[in-house]
Parts: sequence; structure tokens; C-alpha cells
Amino acid sequence: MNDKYLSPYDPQSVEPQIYSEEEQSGLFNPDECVSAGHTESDAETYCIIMPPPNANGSLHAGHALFVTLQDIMIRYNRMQGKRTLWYPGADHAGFETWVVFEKKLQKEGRNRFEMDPKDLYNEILAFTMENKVFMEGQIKSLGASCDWSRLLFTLDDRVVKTVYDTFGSLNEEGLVYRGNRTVNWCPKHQTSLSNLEVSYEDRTDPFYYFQYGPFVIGTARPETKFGDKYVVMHPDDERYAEYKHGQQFELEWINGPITATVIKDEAGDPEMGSGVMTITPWHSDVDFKIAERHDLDFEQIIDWRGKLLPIAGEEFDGMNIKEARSKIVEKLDAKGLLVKIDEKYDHSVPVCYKCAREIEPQIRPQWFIKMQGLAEQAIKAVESGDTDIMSEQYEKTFKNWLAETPDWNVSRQILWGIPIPAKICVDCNHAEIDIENQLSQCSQCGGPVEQDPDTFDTWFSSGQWPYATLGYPDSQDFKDYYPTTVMETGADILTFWVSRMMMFGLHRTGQVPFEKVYLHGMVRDKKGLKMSKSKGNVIAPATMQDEFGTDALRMSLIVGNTMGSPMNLDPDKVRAYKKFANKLWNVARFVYSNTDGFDFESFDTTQLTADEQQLIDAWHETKTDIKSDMDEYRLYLAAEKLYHYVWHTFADEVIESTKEFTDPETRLITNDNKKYILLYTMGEFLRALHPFMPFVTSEIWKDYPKKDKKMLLVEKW
RNA sequence: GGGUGAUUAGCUCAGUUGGCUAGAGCGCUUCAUUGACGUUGAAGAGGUCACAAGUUCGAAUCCUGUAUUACCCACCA
Repeated sequence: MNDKYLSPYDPQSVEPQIYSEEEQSGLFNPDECVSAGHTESDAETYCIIMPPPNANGSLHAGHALFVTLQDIMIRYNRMQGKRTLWYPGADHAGFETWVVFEKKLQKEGRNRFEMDPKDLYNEILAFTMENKVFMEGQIKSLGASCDWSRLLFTLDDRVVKTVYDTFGSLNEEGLVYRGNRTVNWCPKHQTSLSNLEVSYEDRTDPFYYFQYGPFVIGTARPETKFGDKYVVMHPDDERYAEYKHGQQFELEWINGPITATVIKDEAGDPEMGSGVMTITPWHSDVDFKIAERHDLDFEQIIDWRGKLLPIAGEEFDGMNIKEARSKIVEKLDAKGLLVKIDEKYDHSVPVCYKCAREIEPQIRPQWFIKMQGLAEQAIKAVESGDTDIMSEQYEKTFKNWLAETPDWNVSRQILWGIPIPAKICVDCNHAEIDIENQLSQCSQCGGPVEQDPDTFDTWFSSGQWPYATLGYPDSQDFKDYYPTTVMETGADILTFWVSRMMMFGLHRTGQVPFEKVYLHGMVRDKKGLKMSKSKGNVIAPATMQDEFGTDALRMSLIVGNTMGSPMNLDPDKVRAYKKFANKLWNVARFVYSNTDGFDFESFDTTQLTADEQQLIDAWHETKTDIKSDMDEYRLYLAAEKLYHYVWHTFADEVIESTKEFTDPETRLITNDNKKYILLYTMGEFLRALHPFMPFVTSEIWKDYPKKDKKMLLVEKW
């Protein structure tokens, strides 16, 4: 027996060695598996496209969970003899990286507005590349058996080309338009956000009532009221029956007398306040829609930095809106127009999900994708079963969201991303899509054109990831592996990402991008709370790996974690599986020390007694059971059953039953039947356990006395 | 406001299409063990499976209602 078994299992010394042996074997690449003869060239394929992690920081527990889940699926299916491809990637993560990078600049006392855009871009690129390498190292440390030779970055030329082609083909089908629309503008980040990137905060603020001509209007935002020259009420509100649609009247307002117009619109809610409101079409989506219906004027009151524009009058021009609010109230009060203030008005305020600053709705020309037809196709594909969302509780969310999703604003005003292939005319502002980058003058007025400074929403490019990675339309990978087998990702990005991949996949390739969707829940702390730096409850996977070993971390993330439900990570649980790794080590120590020199492959199994045969049959029953759990993605059950078998059946019963056959002198087992059972069964469960705990099983496998032994990675399960 | 889950041991959670005495990890009690094992093993305490009613030979599991709770979406002049 190898002396290494005399001391307890030490993950730190074993893991890097095992991973580098596996990686250097080249067998993470399915082509290598075929040419080395481990996989039949016509074998069924199995493919997972890795959700490309954001290359802007270190891995958190959620990454550890997805790497573990996918690696188990991949290793299991590879060991089933399938041609198995796990395609790794890295995401430039537009806005997310932008936010991280901006914080870094801030810390260094620098300001991006003072930097040359090219320098800025290059700095972010360098920053991202550095993080990308670091992140890949962490993924490797988790044991990911993905094919690094195919690694793709979301800003690689091949990806950009695919993204442009898709934008072009959407445009050809009339699904792209440029529109002046209300966007969710973050004054801090200087970009528009999608609806999904806006969160809401409950607040209690003062609510002001002002005299507006003959009416009383209520508002929580006096600072927008400068431009309000329309007063809206419900057509059926009898209190105001005397006022006709379009009727004009004079009134005294913030900066003197103005002329207001009465608008009758169903959006006016008679139950709300006085039933009368004034509107600010530029700075509210609801108001925008009313204004559109009645063809009203749009006036910008607040600039992109959150300051009042000249329309607010000399006194307020350039003033920050927060400061302006109280001053306006004071002024109106002085004029006798303040009716009352309700100090306790509860409402929810839209804020930027990154900086929590209030969203300022603004109007800005943006590129939009028409969603309705694309969404219908995606819904149909799920209903027909072409794509199976395995966690059924999310199927409804998926369909409901798609059925109601508005057109998608794909423009972002950030530098870090894929530039939108469009030109803007310097003279007439006309915007034109230019996929091939050939346009030199405006097709409308002949004036000079400039590149559209906006970039794509990162989900527009990552939504094309499955066919972009595989090299649509004519690469061999695309032919071999598309549609992919499983998309495994977090339930929280079902709408952000999975829905977009479905729509784009169907649009471009005519096929769904994946056959199954496995969604995992969020990893939380042991009390079920979301991990966050402010709560101080963040558990870094690297810490768990250092303390308990990667196999232990992997097991603890899997056992008891049902598909789609949140997962609570408790260090005590990881510790428990560290003990399990050591238990395996000691099982190996016992088996190897008792079977030195025993040739189990030449053993005549007919010598086994009925009771002994029973022990082997019991394993095979367990194995069959586990296999069906694996095939149906009940990984949590398979893991638990393996754990239970090794500890409570093999160690507690099989091993114990051999002890009466030991030589009193050497204290070794003398009975060949027992030796056979021990060796044979251990070989079986090492293989079965390998997808879950690749490191300790591989290390034990090195000493397994089998002829024509392969790496455990490519042994048959 | 709409939607989707959750509620099982002291704690954190499993429990597959309804089916033996409801399980795991950690914690707790007692005994044994230094001859595979950072110990481990044996035994044990601890559960009205949120509550109520129902379907069934049989319910933690299915139906209805109630309570509590979490998350997602929409949105409020």
C-alpha cells in the first residue's frame, strides 16, 4: 500500500496536482477523447455552454454552485461515453464592470469624464483581462472540466461579428427601430437602464398640494412642475364636467402667469387626490404616453446630471433638483399657492439597482427591438416541449414575462461594450444602421456621419451566446452540438438571459438553443439571508476550499439543494463533507492494505456465497437507483445516496463483515472472497462518486489495481 | 396591486409519480472503542410534518380555505 494513506487526506496538496494532470491530458476536449479512443466518434453528444462569468471580480458562492452543478453533469455524461463538451467563456459584463471600474477610479481620485475615451477603454480592457485570468484560475480550482482550448470572451471578434449579424437580420425583418422614448436614466452612471435594472425603494416623503388655477393638484416632485402646462382629468369625472377638453385658461404659476390646457384622458384617476393632475411628458413614462395620445409638447426640464435647465427660469437654472424642491415649495407658498402638505406620503421610488440613486425618466433616442413576435416564438417552443424548463415553477414566470414584455431598449450610454453598428448624421441627426461600417455620409442630407457612441446592452450580446460560441452558421461545433443539451443557470436571470437566448436562438437558427433548462436558486447564508458585504455574511468559496477542500465544498453545495430553490450554505455542512472525504481516504487505506497483490480481475465470482453475492447486488441496486436520479437531474438525491452508501453500507456493514476473516498475527484479511468484494465495490463507487468529488476519487484511483486503467475522468460510470 | 414558492427535529434542510416504523448534517445524552478512519461505532432523547376541513384502503405528499413568510413582476400625479 502507498504510504500516503498513513496520514489523513490533505486536499491542499492533492487538488492542484490532480487538476493539472486532468487538464494536461487534454481530455476535457471531446475531440481528444475521441482520438484517444475513450469516446466513440459517433457517440451521442452532450453539451453545456457555461454562463460566462463576469470578468470583473472574484468568484462568489453562486459561481461555485454553478460550476459544481455543471461539472457534475459534464463529468457524469462524459463517463457515460457521450461526446461531452462544456464550453467556457467570460463576459465583459458591460454595465456591471463599468460600475466596478468606476468605483476603482473613484478610490484613486480620478474622474472618467476627464479621460480620453480611448485611454479609458484600454484601461478597462486591461482591468478586465487581469480579472479574467484570475477568475479562470478560480474556476479551475473548483475542478471545472471544461474545454479551455475553446475559451471565448464576449468581446472577441467572432462574437462581435455574430452580434452585428443578428442586429442586421433583426433590422432586415423590420424588428429594429430608433425611437424617442422615456428611458430610465441614472444621473450618476449617465446611462439608461432597462426596466429589469431598476429597483424600487419604499419611502415616506412629503406630498404637496398646490393651487393650479381653479384646480388643486398634488405632487411629490415639485421640481418637475415648471413645464406643466397641461392639466389632466378623467373624462367621466363629473366634478369637472364644466371643463372641456382643449379648453385653455390663465393661471399664476412658479415664475409668473402661464396658459394651461385641459386634457381629458382616462389615465386620470378620479379616486386619486383631487382627481386632477398636471403632467411632465419628458420626465415620466405615464405622462409621455398621455402626451403622445394627444400630441402635446415635450419639454426637458432636468438635464442629464439631474440639474434644472433654463426653462426653470434664472432663479433655478442649473440648480440641483434636490435643492430646488424646497425652494420651489417656498416660492409657491409665498405666492399663496401652497394648499397643504401631507408629510407622510408612502410611495415607492424607482432607483438605480447599483447606486440606489433616484431614476430620472428622460427622453432620448434609443435603439429598440420589437419583442412581440420573438416572444411568441419562445413561448411556443416551451409549450411544445422543444425546450423543457425542468423547474416547473419558473415556466409560468417565463411565459408571463415574455407575454407582456415591452420592446427592448438595447442602447446603453457606456463606453465599455460592443459599439452599436450605426452612424449618426452630424448635420441632421439622422441615425442609420451600418453593419458593414461602410457609411460615410448621411443618406438623408448627405452630411458627415459619426459612429453612434452608444453600446449594446450586455444581454443583447450574451443572449446570443449559445450559437455565438459554437460558431453559427457553418462550424463543425455548431453542427455537432447545437441545440445544446442543458442550460444551467441562476433562476434570477431567467428573464434577463434565458428568455433572450430563446428568442435569438429561434430567430437566427430556427432552433431552440437548448433542450433543457436547469435553474438553481440563490446561494444564501446559513440563516437563509442574502449574502452581502454590508451584512458581513459573505462566504467566499475560496475560504471554504482552503479550510475543508474543494470536494467538501462541492458536496455541501449539492446535497439537499433541490432544483430552483434557494440554497443555504453553512460552513458546518462543508465541514461534514470534509470528514466524508477523509472517510473515503480511510476506506481506501483499509481496502488497499488488505488487498495488496490480490488480482481481483482474475477472481472467479462463482466462489462467492449467496450472502456475499447479496452485498454486491445491493450495490448494483443502489447504483441503478442513483443512475436514474442522475439522468433526471436529481443530483441532490444521487449525492446523498452515494454518501449514505459509502458511509453506512460499505464502511459500516461491508467492511465490518470482513473483520472476522483477519489473521490474528498480521491483522489482515485472509479470505479472497472478501478481498474481491472490497476491491470490486470500491472501484464501482469511486467511479460513481467521481463527478461529485473529482479530486479525492482520482487520487485514490491512482492506486487502484486494474489493468488498462484510464484516468477516472474517462472511465465508464 | 399581480404572480410564484415556502412552512417537517433545538438549528439548516431533504423526503421522487400518495405506500413499511418520516430522514440527513450540526447540536444534545449514555456506553464502547487507541488494531482502517483528524476518531469511529452502538444506543437514545427530540416531530400533533403551520392550522382547519376534505378526497383515499392509506396523506408530509393531492384538493379547498386560513395564517405566517420569502422572492419575482408591475406601479402609484
